[in-house]
Amino acid sequence: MKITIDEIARVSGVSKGTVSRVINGKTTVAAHTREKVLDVMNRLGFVPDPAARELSMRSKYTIGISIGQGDNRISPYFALIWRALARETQELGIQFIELSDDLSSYIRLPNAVLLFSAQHTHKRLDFLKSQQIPAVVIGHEPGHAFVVPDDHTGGKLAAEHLLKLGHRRFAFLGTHIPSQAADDRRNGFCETLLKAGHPLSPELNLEGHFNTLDAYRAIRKAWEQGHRFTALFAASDEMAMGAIGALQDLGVQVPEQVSVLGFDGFPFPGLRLTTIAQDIPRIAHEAVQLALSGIEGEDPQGVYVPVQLQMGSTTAPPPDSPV
Amino acid sequence: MKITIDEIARVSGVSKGTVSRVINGKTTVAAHTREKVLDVMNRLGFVPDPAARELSMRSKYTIGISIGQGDNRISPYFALIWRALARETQELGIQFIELSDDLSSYIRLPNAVLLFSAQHTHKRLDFLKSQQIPAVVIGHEPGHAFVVPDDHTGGKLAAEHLLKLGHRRFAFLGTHIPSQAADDRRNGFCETLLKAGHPLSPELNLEGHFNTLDAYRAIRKAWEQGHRFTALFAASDEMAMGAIGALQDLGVQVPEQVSVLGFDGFPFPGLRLTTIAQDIPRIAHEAVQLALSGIEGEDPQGVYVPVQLQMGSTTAPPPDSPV
DNA sequence: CTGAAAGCGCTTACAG
DNA sequence: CTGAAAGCGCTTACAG
Repeated sequence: MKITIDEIARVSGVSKGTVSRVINGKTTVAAHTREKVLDVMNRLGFVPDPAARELSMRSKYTIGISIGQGDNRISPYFALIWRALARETQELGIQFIELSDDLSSYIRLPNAVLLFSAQHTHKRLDFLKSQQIPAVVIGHEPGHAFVVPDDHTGGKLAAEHLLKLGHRRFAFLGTHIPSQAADDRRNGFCETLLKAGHPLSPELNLEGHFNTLDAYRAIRKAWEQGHRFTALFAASDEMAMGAIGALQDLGVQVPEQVSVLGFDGFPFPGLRLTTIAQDIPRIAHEAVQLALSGIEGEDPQGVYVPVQLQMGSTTAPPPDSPV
Repeated sequence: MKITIDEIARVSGVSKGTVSRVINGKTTVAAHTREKVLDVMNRLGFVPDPAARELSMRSKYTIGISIGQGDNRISPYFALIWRALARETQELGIQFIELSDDLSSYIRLPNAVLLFSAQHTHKRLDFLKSQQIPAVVIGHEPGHAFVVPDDHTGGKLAAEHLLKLGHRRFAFLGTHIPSQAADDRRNGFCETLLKAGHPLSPELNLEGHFNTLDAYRAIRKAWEQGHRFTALFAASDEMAMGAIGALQDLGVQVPEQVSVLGFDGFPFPGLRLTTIAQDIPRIAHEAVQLALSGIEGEDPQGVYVPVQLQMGSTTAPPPDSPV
């Protein structure tokens, strides 16, 4: 019914230890042996059983993810990170568990815990420190182990892209509520604009609160009040979507009249948004590595994961541009 | 480092077979033995290793989930169902795999496959049938095995709730694009209103396309055109959120002037929406059961999972009500 | 009602 | 470079 490593070993005429070695890409396998085994695996459509791998690779470690009250667990970001973490831990044979209750209510905590950076994260971090359990924050959190997309560079890339297209009048969509992500993305953006001699004017530093609806409202309101710009950088794709909706309703063409650039690079159905893409699998990978380092007693480190410009169809030269 | 079943057995002074029996709630364990073991487990904070359970319970089956092009994989619904399915299959020791490519490109398919009901699902269903692989559709799909929330009853519950509060002028937010979910929810709603003698007027059968932004626009436009209602039923929570935003912007109080009722019952941060809640874990459970039945050669069945009214703070009697 | 033992499908020292 | 064997943590007939 199900193809196992024994079957592959039998058909290939080698031991299952050898098959395991090629599965895991160990270098100590003769090239022709490797090829033969790989060939059989392909032919039979073999997929190693993750549960068995997990059990035998069992690193003895358990990593938990703590979910706070305020965590927006139905946001795309949360969902995508979650799946990436589940995949990553599975590959390493690490047990991944969800801690949805108050941390102090657990009799036994995992060997390390991950948490999303949010308003009330510090209490949990303090508690974990008191229990000597290494913590890794997903988001910028100096003084602790953390992993975060390189937001500042993302803002810079956004500015560079728009400047290069010829834009001179910009708007930004973020939030004034304390938010490292919004702040860093805005700073990277504004600093680059400033250096280029085209600073963001304060009344176009808008608030979309990381949701589509508030973004729609902010853009619509600003435009109706007479503020004009030819390029908008939104600190999330969802805000970019809201902005595009508002511009549509205002009769403004995207990207012909106004360019819109997002941040995240999530697979939104329909529209191909130009955006600064995060590398979610990499973030998950780094988070797990940091957890492992923490378990092994190493000092907490911060990791910035690179972002990159992902071209879509929502940016173009400004309307008055000779380009 | 890690508590295992052996440790529990040792401390409790029984064999690990017995510990396993209490873990799995087998009835063939003496009451005092059970208590003793349970006590030790609690005291030591024991959690059975899922990978080990999976491996030894191994039902020999693999269930795949096929992800279509059009599937909005970052929608909350998708993400929540996904996690529920992963949990469900894990508990049953079933391997759960993701089929993100075209089904025909796999050398070896799982023993059953789940898919979301969508526009272009039929090709995949036909292919699976040709391969004799049982399929289970998440959504209404007569003629195949399917599991779907009881949308029609949900619409009815919504109408009953609003009628009971005293409302007489209603609006509905769905989509005119073919959508079983929207249609059934609307039908249940409208039929109930009609029977009560307060039919939905056609110009208040609005389109929000299951997203916040279009819902906002639809409500705002309808209201600005002079259409009035005191109660709105949105076929998804996301549309309800958009509607509430629009009403806010129009200076209309929710729920004092207009009640808003959603559908889904997802944990949105912030607002406590009155809504018709789906039972996601149950949907996942039924989907897996149907897959198992299919594998065992039983005839495809359709399952309707009950929904229920979940009270929040967005519905109230209408403004002119003496209630 | 309970224990001893085999087995789930893989990985990894250990020898050679 | 490769094989034989032990082991990961659990479940479940099989005896008793």
